[in-house]
Amino acid sequence: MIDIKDFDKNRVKYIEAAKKRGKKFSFLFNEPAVKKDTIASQIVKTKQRELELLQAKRNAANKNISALTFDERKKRIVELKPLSEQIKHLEHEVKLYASESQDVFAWPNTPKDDVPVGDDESGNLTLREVGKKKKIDNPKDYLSLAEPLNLIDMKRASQVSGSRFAYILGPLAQMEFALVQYAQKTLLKEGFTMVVPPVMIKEENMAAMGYLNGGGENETYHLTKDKLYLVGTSEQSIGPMHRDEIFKEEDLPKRYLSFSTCFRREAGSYGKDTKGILRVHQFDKLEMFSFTLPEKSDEEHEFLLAMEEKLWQGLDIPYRVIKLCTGDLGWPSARTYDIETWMPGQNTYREVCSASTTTDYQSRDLNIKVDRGGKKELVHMLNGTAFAIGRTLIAIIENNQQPDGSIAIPPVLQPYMTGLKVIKA
RNA sequence: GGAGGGUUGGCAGAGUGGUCGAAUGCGCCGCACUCGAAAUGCGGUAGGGCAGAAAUGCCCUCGCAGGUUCAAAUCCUGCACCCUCCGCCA
Repeated sequence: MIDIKDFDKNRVKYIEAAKKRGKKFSFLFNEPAVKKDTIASQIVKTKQRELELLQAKRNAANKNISALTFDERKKRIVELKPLSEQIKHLEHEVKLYASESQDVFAWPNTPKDDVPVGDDESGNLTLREVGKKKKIDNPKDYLSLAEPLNLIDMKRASQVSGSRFAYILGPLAQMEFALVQYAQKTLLKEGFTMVVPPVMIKEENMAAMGYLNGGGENETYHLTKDKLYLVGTSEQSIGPMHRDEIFKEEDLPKRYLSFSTCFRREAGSYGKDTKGILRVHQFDKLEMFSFTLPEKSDEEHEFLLAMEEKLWQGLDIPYRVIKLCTGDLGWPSARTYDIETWMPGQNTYREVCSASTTTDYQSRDLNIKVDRGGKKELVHMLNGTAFAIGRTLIAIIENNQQPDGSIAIPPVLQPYMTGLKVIKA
């Protein structure tokens, strides 16, 4: 969440920042809501002060009560009764008004100043295009290539699980674990710790990560019987891992490379990308996650992006780097870079990676701090995709397709493919 | 699924109605001793809010929420979480 104290002082700043996120968030800053909150917070302040004075009075009168004689004590108790009732009354009032003003604090993170302003993805900025597109005559899309080779089976998956599920088979399934090996080889020397996290997390943690706001709840699988959420990305499991902890300064940056299955309802995307494995309810993903000093988070953000680019360059697949505009940012994100790879079979770029800084938005809720010579400060938290396996496989298939319909395996993956260099019928 | 135990400061752990925001130990910080370190001794050391330039002062917080009381870590009610044993289980 945002800093409520700071919000209270700089309402205008926050409202302007929220407005930058575009029309779809206008419910945040509509006048009545803001006005109601402002008034409530002022009342709370006044009453709180009043309450504290009364409490001080009561505490003082109670301080030496046990030293009094029986009669004195009796007298004192009678005197204190009305004061005590007054206090109780005020406490209730403060709570009432406080709950009113809290309503507004499901507020998104404030975008960084360098993030371009825009209503939706049309405002996104292409920073650079990297890599050379291979010349492919009559390129096919990945599904037309994969199904004849029996690498992806959508039909049986839909019989078993319904739409938006897939069986990934044979060499393509092997390639998933080749990617895991390749990512480890590239990233572990950069100080990442490999982790396989829980994929079911408690409600409080899903909330703290900021994914239940702004329609996020609708996108998650919620196991209400057990009060657990299935993660949509392992970021949601890695952040809370250090909940209520205080890092030593020298322990930062703390970097994790996490492998997990991810679950998404895709509730808002009916009819979109319905074929194949591009958009499915379940996929595996390798995710990078960093805890950093506040002043180092921008640097770390560039680092995560650099790691993503390194991985794609190693696969020799052309991509472009996108800086998302304010309207396209996720709820907890202050800045996001996407990587989109070239998909020759679809004659377009598709998103395969995303790297975000959430600054102190998540760490505030999770209470994750760093000890700076006695002073404790909230850490910054960042996340970035290493490989979203499904989409990575798509990119590899389409970019490495051969005229005969076979698929060349990228050299960096070959060591992990039981001797295979090409996938063919 | 059945039975039981627990939740107190960075950690361990005392505390069953008032002088308890909380003994003691460990850890950490400072000082002394030392060439230096260890050991030892002395002192300090929870978080948040409000006021203040600061010193400091006041308020809140002993899992959470309600209740009893002049007064709650302590009594009552509900909830959450953690753990142990039995059963089942990759």
